[in-house]
Amino acid sequence: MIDLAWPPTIRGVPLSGTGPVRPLLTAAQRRRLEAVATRYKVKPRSIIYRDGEPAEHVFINGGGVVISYKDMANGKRRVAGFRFYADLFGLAENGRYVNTTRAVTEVTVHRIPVEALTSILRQDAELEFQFLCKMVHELRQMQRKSIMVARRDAAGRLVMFLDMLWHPDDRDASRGVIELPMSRSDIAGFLNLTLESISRATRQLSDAKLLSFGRRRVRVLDRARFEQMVTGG
Amino acid sequence: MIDLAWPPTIRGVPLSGTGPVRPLLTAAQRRRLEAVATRYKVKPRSIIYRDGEPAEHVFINGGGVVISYKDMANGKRRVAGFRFYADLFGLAENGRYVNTTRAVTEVTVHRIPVEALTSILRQDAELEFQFLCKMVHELRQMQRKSIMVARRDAAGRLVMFLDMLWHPDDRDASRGVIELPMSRSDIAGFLNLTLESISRATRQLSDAKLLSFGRRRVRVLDRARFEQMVTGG
DNA sequence: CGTCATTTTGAGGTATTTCAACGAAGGTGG
DNA sequence: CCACCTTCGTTGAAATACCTCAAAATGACG
Repeated sequence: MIDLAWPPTIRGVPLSGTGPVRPLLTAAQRRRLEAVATRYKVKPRSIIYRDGEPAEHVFINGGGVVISYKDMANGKRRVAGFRFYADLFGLAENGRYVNTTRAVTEVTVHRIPVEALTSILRQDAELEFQFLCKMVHELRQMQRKSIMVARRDAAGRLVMFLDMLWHPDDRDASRGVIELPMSRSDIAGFLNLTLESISRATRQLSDAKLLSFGRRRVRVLDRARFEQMVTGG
Repeated sequence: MIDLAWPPTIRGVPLSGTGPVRPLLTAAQRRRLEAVATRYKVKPRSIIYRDGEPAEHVFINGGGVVISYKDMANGKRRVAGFRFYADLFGLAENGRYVNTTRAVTEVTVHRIPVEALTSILRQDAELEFQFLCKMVHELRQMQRKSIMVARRDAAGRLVMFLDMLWHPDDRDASRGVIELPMSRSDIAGFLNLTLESISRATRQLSDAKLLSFGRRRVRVLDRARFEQMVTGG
């Protein structure tokens, strides 16, 4: 089922961040989208599309984690971001994808031809409004990333990243456990740090008894100091 | 006159970056916006709104340069960005402005109550589409900033910044002259560098005979190497 | 022409990056 | 089920680049 929900903390109309809550699509809108969408599963590690390819489709993440990145000329990999459930991806510039996207976990994607989508959007102001909300959400995410990468200390960046992954829903239920589906290299690429710096930062945070790192998950040991470190920078 | 034009390089529908060009608002849309908008001039250095204030209006830059920033607890100033002609600003989170905006030059602004705007948007899918385009444009700008700030060398960041300010229209007409309405401190804040680093970077680029810096303008001396330095990072 | 803000320049400190090597984990095939 | 191999992650030491602190010089403005 196609969904375009977004985190409750930023629910509301796109411009002000307040107003009527419109979390989901109506049945009619969903029908219309699903009529033109192809739904399929993607195995972990497989590429969904590559940068430079003609952007003929837009994708909606129907479950799982997707990484969006681009390999630079100097061999480094710049990670643009991660796409989670209900996230939109596949926006292009000059008709071509700017990034490569790869499934981190198993992913369910809805693939929609851009032609069909834009035609639907022009007919349905309400649905268009959902996309506007999505864009504003994306914009805020990017601003957050800007702030994150602006920090000088590796540990600070890592902590902000973990906080970003700490979905509000899980915050209480999981009692301080954050899932980390992506590799350290992926995190490093996203935070604009080296793999080594990430490793040293994790050690530093472990030694400080702030977090305890597992292979693919993190446990927050000292929530107060954690929160403080997230903001304090 | 209220306008929502955006640079020709990214004209087109928001999702793909191709398709019919819709650069301006129709007369009817402009009328409707102007009916609820207040137009006024702002003197250089004056604050348009402060962070934390209730976000009751959205602004459209009708001419001039606006800086959007936030003073942090540690005394540093984080510059979110600069708003130029036809740019939208005043987006909020939780009903409050996240940044402070100040006029760098004399600025003409259109102030629109969010309530009125959202109500208009819901009735006019075409106008809403313009806003969607704007948001996608903003998103790309943010991505560009991410790439800029991700570079390790101060000179590289500065060069990318200058390239960003080098509006395509002027590119040939001005024969390599880039206007710099903002101060070095503002640039430093935007690029996440210190004022001193900016100064040293300008010197380095001058010595390399790549650029020649004036008080409030820059001349590109070696366009080939300049372009190379913009991309090559 | 004097005052204030902005910008430049210098020297030293500190963080990440680099380069190199080791250790651990996961997947594949026999 | 184990061995092998590839990928991923850890650790160490030196280099690089920006930051910090301090002071002088330049430019704007009344």
